[in-house]
Amino acid sequence: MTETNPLVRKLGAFVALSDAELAVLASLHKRRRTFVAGRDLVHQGQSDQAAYILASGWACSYKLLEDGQRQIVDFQIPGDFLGLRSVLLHVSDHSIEPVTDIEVTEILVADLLDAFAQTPRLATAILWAASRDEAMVVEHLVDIGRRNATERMAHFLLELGARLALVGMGSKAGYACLLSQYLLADALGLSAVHVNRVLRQLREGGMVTFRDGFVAFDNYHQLADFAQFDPSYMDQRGPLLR
Amino acid sequence: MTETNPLVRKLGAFVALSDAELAVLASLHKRRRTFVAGRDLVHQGQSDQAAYILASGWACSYKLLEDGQRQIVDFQIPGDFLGLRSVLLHVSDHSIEPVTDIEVTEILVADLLDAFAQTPRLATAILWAASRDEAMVVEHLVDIGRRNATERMAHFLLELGARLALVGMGSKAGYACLLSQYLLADALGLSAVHVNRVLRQLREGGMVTFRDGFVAFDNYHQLADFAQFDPSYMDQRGPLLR
DNA sequence: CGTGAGGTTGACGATGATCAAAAAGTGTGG
DNA sequence: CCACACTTTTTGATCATCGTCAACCTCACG
Repeated sequence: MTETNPLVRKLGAFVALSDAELAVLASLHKRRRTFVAGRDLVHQGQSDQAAYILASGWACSYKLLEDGQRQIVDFQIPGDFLGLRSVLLHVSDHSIEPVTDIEVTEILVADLLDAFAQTPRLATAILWAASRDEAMVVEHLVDIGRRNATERMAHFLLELGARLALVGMGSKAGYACLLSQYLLADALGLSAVHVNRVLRQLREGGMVTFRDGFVAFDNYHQLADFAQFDPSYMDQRGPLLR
Repeated sequence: MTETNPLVRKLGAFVALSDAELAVLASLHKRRRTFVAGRDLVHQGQSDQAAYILASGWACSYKLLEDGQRQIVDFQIPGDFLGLRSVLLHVSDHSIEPVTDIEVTEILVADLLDAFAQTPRLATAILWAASRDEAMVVEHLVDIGRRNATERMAHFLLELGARLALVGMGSKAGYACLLSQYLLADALGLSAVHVNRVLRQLREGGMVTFRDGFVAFDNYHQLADFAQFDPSYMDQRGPLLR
């Protein structure tokens, strides 16, 4: 029942789960494991692996094209699932790489599905969490499809800040961020060179400064306005539990 | 237990659901409703509406930016959910527009959640379906982020064809497709003018002809090769049911 | 026959990629 | 502490892709 369990904290903060349900949730966590930065946890095409909950550190999920380009789909921060979709679909459609050294707890799918049978509200909570993740990917899609490079970067930095703020790792002042410009480029569908130029623009525009592993919002309101940032899609009301 | 119910058909084809579970699933379908092309079913920001299963016709889900641009996130074809994420998250992060006149059956969330309690395997099946949808969005994201306009169009036409083939509405020869070039543009993050040019290229390259409401694959293998199309992400094995 | 929606094509320009090179940090071993 | 290799950031120059503007065509429909 430890509050230090990031999944329990995440779901528990937004879903009224009973003690019994929390106990089931906590019991899902098996082995604690660590992975070093840069070494994939999950490979595209791999099957039958476990899912994880990220306890500390950052990871990213991405897809590689045959010609070697890659697209980062999403970054995961503490409390997020890693590879849930992979296990549900039997085979992973993407790879997952730790951006920093990470700690995770393993979750066995069999246990998860058993837990659904015991506590259906938990199934709803997980479905809700998956929907939130999907909403994030959708917003990322809009970002890449319809915003220019500068707006895209601005929007991305704001979104990441909002997500980090939810787990106490950021504020409207800024946040620690160890992503390289190459990672940003792969996430935003840009070249690393252009990422650098765009960051300079935003810095010189007095909106946000990304430097030395820290994102500092110099003018949060102006930035949010510029990026047309509307955080309602990450709305934090819990699922429709009855 | 009519097989004409598209959701039952879709889930039933990949999940071993018992008669009792199928009955619960069928009982979810409430009113049958129709909507005319072009008039939104769901508006971005709207809350507390129902979810639907698409019975006939095509729809699309999209997001509007403040400056009037729009990004189509996905097209829905018969058997697909409409607005499931919207109800789980309380408030819709996107709009849904019928591309053609459509028929849907309404599903009340309360019923859906009750059904989870009765038949947890159903919850797993729905979670699996949601994961498949998410995998589709992810592939779309990669499409827009890392493929050029021509590859993007090629990939999109192939993916749509594969999805339609699953519900008996297409083959490797081609499929009926009533999407306008404007819709394609909004889906692929291109301008309508460029969509036209790209379609010409693909036609003159002898790979695919989109004309008069029909997509004809002139050389399926060459097209799939050109687009680096790997359909494994829409893999059709069912969820991990126990 | 007129109107409007969708499709087609050309000319031009802007956004962002690519190529190239240098500067600044980071970690390693001597 | 320094030399080094290596990664990451920074900047400039050039080029290609794709958007914008504009015009015209076709077709369906009233």
